[in-house]
Amino acid sequence: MSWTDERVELLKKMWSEGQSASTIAKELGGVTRNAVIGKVHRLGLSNRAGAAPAPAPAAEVKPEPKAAPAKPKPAPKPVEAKPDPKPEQTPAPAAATPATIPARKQIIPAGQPLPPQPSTNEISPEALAKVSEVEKKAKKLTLMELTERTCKWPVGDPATDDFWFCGLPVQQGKPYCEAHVGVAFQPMSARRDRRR
DNA sequence: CCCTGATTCGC
DNA sequence: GCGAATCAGG
Repeated sequence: MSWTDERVELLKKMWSEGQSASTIAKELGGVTRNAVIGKVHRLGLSNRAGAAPAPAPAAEVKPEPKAAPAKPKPAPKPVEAKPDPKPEQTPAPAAATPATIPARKQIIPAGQPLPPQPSTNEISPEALAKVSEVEKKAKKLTLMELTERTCKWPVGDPATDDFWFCGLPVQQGKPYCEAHVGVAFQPMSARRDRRR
């Protein structure tokens, strides 16, 4: 496989979305994570600046009082000196929407027996809290992206496209990550102290 | 052990 | 330019 424009685009997109090199490699197919990383570097976007971080106005500290050259892509076309009668170029407040990742829309073949969603009772509040917290960091993998070591905890409605698998690293041997193991297997009374 | 990205260097 | 091997860290 070679780095066609399309593949590079997908790479850029996913990388800026924060996807890991291995995930991107799997998505692309035909390449290893090393290849992805290597490409990322060659493209000069090793820094996850895809949808760059509008640096906090205040907290910014530039130790270099000197001019700020060496910008990767500062060169906006010199453009003619036109008062611009056109209303086209709006300031665009949030040129890049960083936070919300659109989440890949994909149709998941539903209808398979899923691990029992535990009823919201009988489970320690801490564990539940941990779960909801963890879901924010979930990798949101599709069925096909699951591996032996990715948490297979399903989230959302399988009948909807708002469905994905946790995907975080599983806890050795288990099918789920730590947080989900917590709600999946309740020892039925004792809640031992968990310590990685 | 599993994973992550970073770097090197022969091809 | 490419990416496997390797490195360094979690």
